[in-house]
Amino acid sequence: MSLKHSILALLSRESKTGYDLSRDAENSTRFFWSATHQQVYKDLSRLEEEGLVHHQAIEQNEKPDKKAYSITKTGMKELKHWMRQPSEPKPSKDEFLIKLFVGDLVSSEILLEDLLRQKDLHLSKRERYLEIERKYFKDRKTLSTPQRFRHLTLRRGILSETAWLSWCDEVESFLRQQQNLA
Amino acid sequence: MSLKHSILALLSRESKTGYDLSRDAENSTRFFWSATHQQVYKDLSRLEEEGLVHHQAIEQNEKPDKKAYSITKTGMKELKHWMRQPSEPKPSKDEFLIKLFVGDLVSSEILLEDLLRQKDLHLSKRERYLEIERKYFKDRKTLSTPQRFRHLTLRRGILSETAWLSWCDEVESFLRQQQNLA
DNA sequence: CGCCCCATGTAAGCAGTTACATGATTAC
DNA sequence: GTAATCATGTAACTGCTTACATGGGGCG
Repeated sequence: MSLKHSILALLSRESKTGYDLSRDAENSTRFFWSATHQQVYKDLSRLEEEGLVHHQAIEQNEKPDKKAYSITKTGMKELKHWMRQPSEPKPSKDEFLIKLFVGDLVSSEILLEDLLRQKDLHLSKRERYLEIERKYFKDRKTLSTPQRFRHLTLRRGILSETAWLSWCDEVESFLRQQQNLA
Repeated sequence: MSLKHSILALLSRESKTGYDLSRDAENSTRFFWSATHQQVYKDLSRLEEEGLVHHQAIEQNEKPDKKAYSITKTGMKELKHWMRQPSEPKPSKDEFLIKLFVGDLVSSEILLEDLLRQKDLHLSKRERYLEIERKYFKDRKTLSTPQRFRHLTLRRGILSETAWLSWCDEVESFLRQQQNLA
């Protein structure tokens, strides 16, 4: 359900092609929604059937033709209606936590290796987010309201990665301790 | 994929019925894996077909009969094999972040209401986790290795909720500011 | 010569949710 | 009496992933 509303949300700002939307999902908005291009195209078709978006074919030379999708009035109404509904937090699933839950079944070396890989990922994600913050949201006073909203979603990414990193540190020191005992 | 491995992980400690596993998913392990009872029963059947678990029928009077599932040797081998594979972090999806991304489309009152509901949820979750920590993991020195691993998964829950709460505070102060402007 | 970017999709399948179904016992 | 706990499942459906498919242009 929420992928459809993500698309509506992104189209509420400007027209985009399915390709654009897929790239958004891979880059800027990846920390709160993600999607493959296949899913995006599927949902765009369905949204169009439902009259929530419509597209305009754009012919290009030297590049493939494309379809610029925009949100309709009905789509805008639906988006706002959805925004007024209370949000349900989805329980997160994390396979590394399952592994750690029964961590005594394998050697700490293996878990440590896996952990350090993840720590690295979280570190670089946070770095990327902090760079975006420095670049686009440096001076909070001068930001427009829409910009401040977008900044808050970025803040969520930063705080989330920071929390992951503190946790990784706790796990790392425990696993290293285990290694020394063995 | 990971639900099947969650079941194997839980069964690696002790035999459980589908009902038990469903309740685990609702209570103790909810913050890293969740499942409905229907999904659990479905996966148990499949795991049994694949020879990774097997069950023993237990007749009860005054209560419905039940099936006690245990992990097999093959299941144990598969679990350990899975644990040695690098973990892929799943991108999280959060509908409230989508709403906030285009937050200027509705009034701040509505968003604030939604936010405060979520803050409450995170607060009570964290309180519940902290209580468990105080009750079962107070004195770290005396904990067994399996207990320390379980404690680390709980720590993840605590740090995650704490991060959510800091973020909620940031959003709250912004939304209240917006309200005063209007 | 192969790989990445642009741009769109179909088809098959897996994972998970929601609705429906049964039925006895215990607690308020 | 009505709700909760114990205990198991089937059926229909949605959401999402993975594999497959096409095809020109630019870069090294």
